[in-house]
Amino acid sequence: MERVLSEQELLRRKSLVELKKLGVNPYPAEEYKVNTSTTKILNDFESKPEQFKQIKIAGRIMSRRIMGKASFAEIQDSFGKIQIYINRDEIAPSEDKTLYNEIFKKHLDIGDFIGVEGYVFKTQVGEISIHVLKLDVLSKSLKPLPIVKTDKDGKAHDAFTDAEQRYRQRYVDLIVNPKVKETFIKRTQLINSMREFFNKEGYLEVETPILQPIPGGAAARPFITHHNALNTELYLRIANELYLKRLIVGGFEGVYEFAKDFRNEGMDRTHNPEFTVMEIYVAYKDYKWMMNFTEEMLKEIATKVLGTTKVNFQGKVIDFEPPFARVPILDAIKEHTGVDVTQYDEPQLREKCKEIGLEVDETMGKAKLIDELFGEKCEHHYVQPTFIIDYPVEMSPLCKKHRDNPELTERFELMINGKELANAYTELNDPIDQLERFQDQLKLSEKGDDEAMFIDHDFVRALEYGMPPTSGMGIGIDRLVMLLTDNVSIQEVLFFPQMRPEKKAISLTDSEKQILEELKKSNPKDLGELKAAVGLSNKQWDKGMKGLSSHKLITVEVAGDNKTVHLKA
RNA sequence: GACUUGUUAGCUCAGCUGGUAGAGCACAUCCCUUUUAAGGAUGGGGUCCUGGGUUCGAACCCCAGACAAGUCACCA
Repeated sequence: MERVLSEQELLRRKSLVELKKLGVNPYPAEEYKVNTSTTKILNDFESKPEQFKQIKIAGRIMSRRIMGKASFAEIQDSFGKIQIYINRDEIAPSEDKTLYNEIFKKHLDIGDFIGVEGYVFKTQVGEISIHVLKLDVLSKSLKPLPIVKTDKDGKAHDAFTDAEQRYRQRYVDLIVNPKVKETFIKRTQLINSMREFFNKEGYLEVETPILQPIPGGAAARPFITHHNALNTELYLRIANELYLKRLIVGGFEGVYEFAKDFRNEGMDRTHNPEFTVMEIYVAYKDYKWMMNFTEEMLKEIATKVLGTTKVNFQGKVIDFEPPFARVPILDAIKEHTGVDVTQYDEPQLREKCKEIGLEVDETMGKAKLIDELFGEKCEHHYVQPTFIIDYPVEMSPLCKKHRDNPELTERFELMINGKELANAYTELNDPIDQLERFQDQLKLSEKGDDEAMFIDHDFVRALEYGMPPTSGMGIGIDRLVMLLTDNVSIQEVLFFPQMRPEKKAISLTDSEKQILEELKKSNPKDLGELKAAVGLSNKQWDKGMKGLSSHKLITVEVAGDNKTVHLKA
């Protein structure tokens, strides 16, 4: 179906044609060799003006101020914006002023890519600008960009803010909202500095399968897909933990992976169906070592990305300076609810939870009750980075039992701003214990717990060959980026967050279909006859006819009093 | 999945009690050679999210739906 173009889009298409008529290729193929950038000019012009006598730069036109024979415009490259000054008689020195009067003034628009050559100077108002001597069209833009104007105080006017449009058309968001671009640059810097931190230690970055026959390593509903040649179901991974541990069995002493994981669950401000997790496993270490390692890592990342360990987040200051507090989960519960979990058996604990006002039911075991107590009553207290440690064994089927207490495990979760950021274990490497824990999970799942894990027999087999004592840690990259960039929505740190598909092409309404049916029987047809034949109400007829002509399916020919409707092929 | 709010020009938004659809920016034409959220004058631009209903008459009221945001539920 033909697209309806707006007035501005039609004008730009006309300009495109005009440019071609004037011998200008609006989409040239040749390389355009720039020799500087907007930031280089803005940073270095004052101190080394001699370096900017002959510059060549390319970018997108972001604003234009035309004043007779002279004009100002701003062009934007990947670093920022700079003003350019264009004088008619300098870019078109001969009698022929077409380049200025026609090409620049009439047929170039905001959004077009141009290349300019010239020299840098300072205007009377004191703005570093480029005095243009030569101008080339590099790419014509056919859709008008939203115009965001920034005043002297740096305040944006008419900013492009509609979340739906910003996420669906992230390319536009990136062009007009510099803060958005900054967020994504920081995201990459964060990942790079984390990677450097691991590589410096000699750990090996690896890749493990995304398509897995058994979705293991976490409790979550997976996406299911089908492999035709193998005629088997495969799952998009919900975690990569069990594969990384297989590599530790295989003899690597430190492996890590930045992994896209997939979970077929609800979406909200902190959950996207695909998200990024970094998992690392290091042999001969325990969770205490991992806490120190994690602290150091976060300190270094914050320092490299932001230049400080003190992070502003939603008006709070979060300090990544080690050491972080270490609080056993049962102590945390005691502190914030007064409930000493160790004093109660399961039914008593359930009663206690009810007293505090938690919603609990009979299917919830002790582990789940503890989880609930912590999640509802304690979690939000931990704004500054805090390791919550020593979780009950039922909650952690892949984690080694605590060296001092078999009811607990050697596990920590790193809480920041009241949310979990990282999760780590002294890994369970006893194959017999591991199989039993899997079997316990199976029992839970038979009881109807849909969070319970599958048994991965190959993983148990790997453990039977022997896995060295190992500590592993997983950290949510998207959430870390959110913290460091002061964003509360995961969509703000993903280039292309998941959205429902956009509306399909408009389908015809019933009245439009009726009119079309009649018209197909005899085409063309007199308008009055057609109306009588269809037998629609005035309103429906009017709507139907308007709809059809706007879809360009019919035309109405008027000859005096005779109106004839034509069906287009 | 439930609830709340929203959807009007390319963008940001007004639109009263149901009575001819508005502003700023952008766009077009004209004036202007160092301007800057440039300015002045004039002008064009609309599937008021979609479909139904009520009404003499719907952007507005009612019903159903789409999409989004937020809250909750579910879920690390």
